[in-house]
Amino acid sequence: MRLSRYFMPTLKETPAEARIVSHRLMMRAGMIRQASAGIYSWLPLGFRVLKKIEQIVREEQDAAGAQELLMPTIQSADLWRESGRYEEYGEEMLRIKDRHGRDMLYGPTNEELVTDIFRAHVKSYRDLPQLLYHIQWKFRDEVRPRFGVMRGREFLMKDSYSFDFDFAGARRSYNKMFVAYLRTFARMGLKAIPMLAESGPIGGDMSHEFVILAPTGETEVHCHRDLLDFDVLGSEIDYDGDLERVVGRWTDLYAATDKKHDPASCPVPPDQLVEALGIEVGHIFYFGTKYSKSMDAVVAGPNSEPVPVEMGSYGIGVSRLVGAIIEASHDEAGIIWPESVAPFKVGLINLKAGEAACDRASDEAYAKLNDARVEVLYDDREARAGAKFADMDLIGLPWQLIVGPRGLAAGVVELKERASGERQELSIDSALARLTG
RNA sequence: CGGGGCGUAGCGCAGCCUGGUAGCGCACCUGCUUUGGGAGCAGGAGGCCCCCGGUUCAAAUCCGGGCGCCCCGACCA
Repeated sequence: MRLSRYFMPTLKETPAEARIVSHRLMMRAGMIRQASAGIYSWLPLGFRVLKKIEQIVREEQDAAGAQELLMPTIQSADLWRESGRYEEYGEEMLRIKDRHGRDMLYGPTNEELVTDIFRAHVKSYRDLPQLLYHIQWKFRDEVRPRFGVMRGREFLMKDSYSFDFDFAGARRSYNKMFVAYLRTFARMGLKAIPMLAESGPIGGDMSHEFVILAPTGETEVHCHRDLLDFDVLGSEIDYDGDLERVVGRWTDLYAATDKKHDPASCPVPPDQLVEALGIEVGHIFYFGTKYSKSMDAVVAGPNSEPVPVEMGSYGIGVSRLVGAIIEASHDEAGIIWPESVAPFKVGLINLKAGEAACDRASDEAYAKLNDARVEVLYDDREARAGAKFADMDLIGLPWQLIVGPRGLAAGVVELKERASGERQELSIDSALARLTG
């Protein structure tokens, strides 16, 4: 993509309303534009990141055996009356009427809808387990939206729903999501710590919040330091095998948010305790037969007896992750994208657009990167070097390939790694080899 | 939902108290000079001053009512 033609309205000054760093940087980088309180348009650069994150979530869900479907944003109130939540949910639910005066709502979540789908089609225990998910926009009419996309009213969320015949099956489903979540966040370059969360009316240990560590996070996190070193990407996961060991490795070590942490009874010796700040980006939850009973989602067991299915739901805040990743990865100059979610891998800077040698070398590098299917944003604008460097640092692409008259005279270009700031002078060919290899 | 603040050019703001030609910086357009870390000079374009009503010869400014947005707290992916 040529920057001269790309819609990327960067700002030198910070809009007044943006208080936290991710919101400020997203506004300045031209990723989003606020439409109303807590509601945002995603401009091309921001949209690319959103899609990258969504795709990682999707791949890991699929790998865990979940199946993607898509449920609507607008739901009928009738289903919610069945579960009893239409009255229960309160002001956070955006309620609307259609032209016939029927009560509708913009879904804040999808348990009712997915349960309705399930009960209509699944009648036998032989068809279990099922693990369904979708990635869809939700709306919760927060009293006070803030922090940009981190706490919007409209937000993109991945939510999965598991259906099992018995508790043991529900636990297997839960474990699948547990591991899939670890992998999902790790692939985005995040340190995600699962924390035992309020388990609701059912009790037990099957509710975890996933908190990623970020210096500007809101939640205080206390955990054993070994949790930070665990690697979940290095080994293949057999989702049909026994996941208890993998899950146990993570849950055996102490991790608690501030609400649950009591320094007096903390089992971790001080020298092994990490105290950090974090942001909640995922939540997995087993809730048993809460909806299957109220909504009559029943399958026939081996003796034809009707059995309400055991369910769980599993959410990831996809749009929140865009902000959360920035909170976890930025510096004074701007965003530092992990390569897996970066809107482009390489920013190609032509330091002197309009000069024949620079244009020729830059155009050629651009063509070669495109041919190699490397995502590249080519700054071919006729702007000053400083402005180009500043914009490129701001939008945080992992690599900058800098082509200028000074280097070309010596037969070299510069390759700068955004994260470390390290620059190397290389021949064009070896720089390209590094980026395409 | 309690408390506070703010709506003036795309963005950041001044002007409002004390009514009288709507301003500054950045961004934008033209030209010249400049050219490896957000250039300089000159010229230019861009405003229902949030909306409605009131007071007044005259309202961005004073008064009343609405709407929007933000911040702090209680609550959430």
